[in-house]
Amino acid sequence: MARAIPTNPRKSASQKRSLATVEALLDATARVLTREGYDRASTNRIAATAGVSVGSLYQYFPNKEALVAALVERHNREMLELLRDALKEVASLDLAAAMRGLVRATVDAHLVDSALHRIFAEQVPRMGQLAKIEDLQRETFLLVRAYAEERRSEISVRDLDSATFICVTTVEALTHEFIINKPDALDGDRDRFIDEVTRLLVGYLQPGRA
Amino acid sequence: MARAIPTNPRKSASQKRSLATVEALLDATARVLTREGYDRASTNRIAATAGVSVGSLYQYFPNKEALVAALVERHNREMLELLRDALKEVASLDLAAAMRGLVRATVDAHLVDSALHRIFAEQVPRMGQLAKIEDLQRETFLLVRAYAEERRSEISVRDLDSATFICVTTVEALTHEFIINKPDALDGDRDRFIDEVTRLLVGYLQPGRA
DNA sequence: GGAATTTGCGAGCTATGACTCACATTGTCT
DNA sequence: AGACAATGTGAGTCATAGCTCGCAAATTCC
Repeated sequence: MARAIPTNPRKSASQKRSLATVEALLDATARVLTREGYDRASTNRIAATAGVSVGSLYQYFPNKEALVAALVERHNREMLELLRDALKEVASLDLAAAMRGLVRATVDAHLVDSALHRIFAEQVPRMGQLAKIEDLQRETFLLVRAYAEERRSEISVRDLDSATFICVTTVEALTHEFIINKPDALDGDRDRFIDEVTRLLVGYLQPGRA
Repeated sequence: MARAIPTNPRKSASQKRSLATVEALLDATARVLTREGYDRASTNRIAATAGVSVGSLYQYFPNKEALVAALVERHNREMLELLRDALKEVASLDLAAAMRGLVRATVDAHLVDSALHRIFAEQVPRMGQLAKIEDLQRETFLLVRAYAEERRSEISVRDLDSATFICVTTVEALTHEFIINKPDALDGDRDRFIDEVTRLLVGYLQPGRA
């Protein structure tokens, strides 16, 4: 199917109309992905949905991969923004309350466009440019790692890197499952979920303060 | 690319040669998947690698999806076997030691064929028959849920379903990241990883016993 | 107003890969 | 040995989807 070995961007040129075209393409990509799934999401279908021709699509994105990658980037940016805000709001609280706030923010982030998020997780191959799907985790790690440094005195785990890795991976995975595959046990009970995860974290970071 | 709307199996007929053919096809599928990735893994390539003709492939598997699904099933079976064994061996230990044993078993399970496991996680779309990739989680939940029931008195979390969900999801995600994306923090330090995860679990299930 | 440039169009070219089918080989049973 | 079934073969068919290219419309500039 693919003939050329893809390369870098193409026209980043963007005046008035073209910006709208790019937006329309990204929005259409999101819609087609969630409605049809990754492999049914052909560039022709996406262009049609955007009300744009295939030719225009390839004027702004060198190939399908780059198009989807751009959407991934936009989505990750939105999610990270929520986390950054939460980190600020939580700065003055005690550790348990802070953790609670961060877990809540993670849940909110996963609700931004959970259908799209699910497609990224379940169907989009993490290869080439699309490997950046996992950048979300890496960037989250960095943000939280810096935060943990500031809170060093309240955390009784020896190695901050390990502790951050464990917390970030855990909260991400639990939240993902909670939002995407709503477990019967906690169905819809968002606050109970947040409580439980917070207990898990605090019990790990501050053992003995049960 | 696909023309027909796939259906059920085909020939399950299996005498002497044919069993070997099926085995060869599954092995070849695993090798091609790990070496080339999911979308480079064409049925022609797989058949060639197996030393078999495409025609034979389609005698035993109605389509590519079914072939990969069969491989997924085999892999999940192997991993679950390790967990089942560990659950038996751990029956008489105290909860903390038991948790440690289960975490270790999870790590071992992820080492069975981690390259293949990575492909399943990162590249194989969870659709149709391939949705069974996630059966591993579901079956693990059931096994652990039953085990938790027996240990009810040692667990101070109110809702066993939630607790099981949290523990299983957490251990799976952490182990997966540890094996697949070896974090710098814990690089290669398997025992330290197991210690840390065990602390996380015990702190949650038995708060106050730090 | 006209020329140059940017943006948009979409039929069609091409590669690829899933799958078929008419035939060949091997194995089994009496 | 002969016959019938089981198993294996691989060139070829067909549908699809990524991508191009020659042209048209809209914008901008002088």
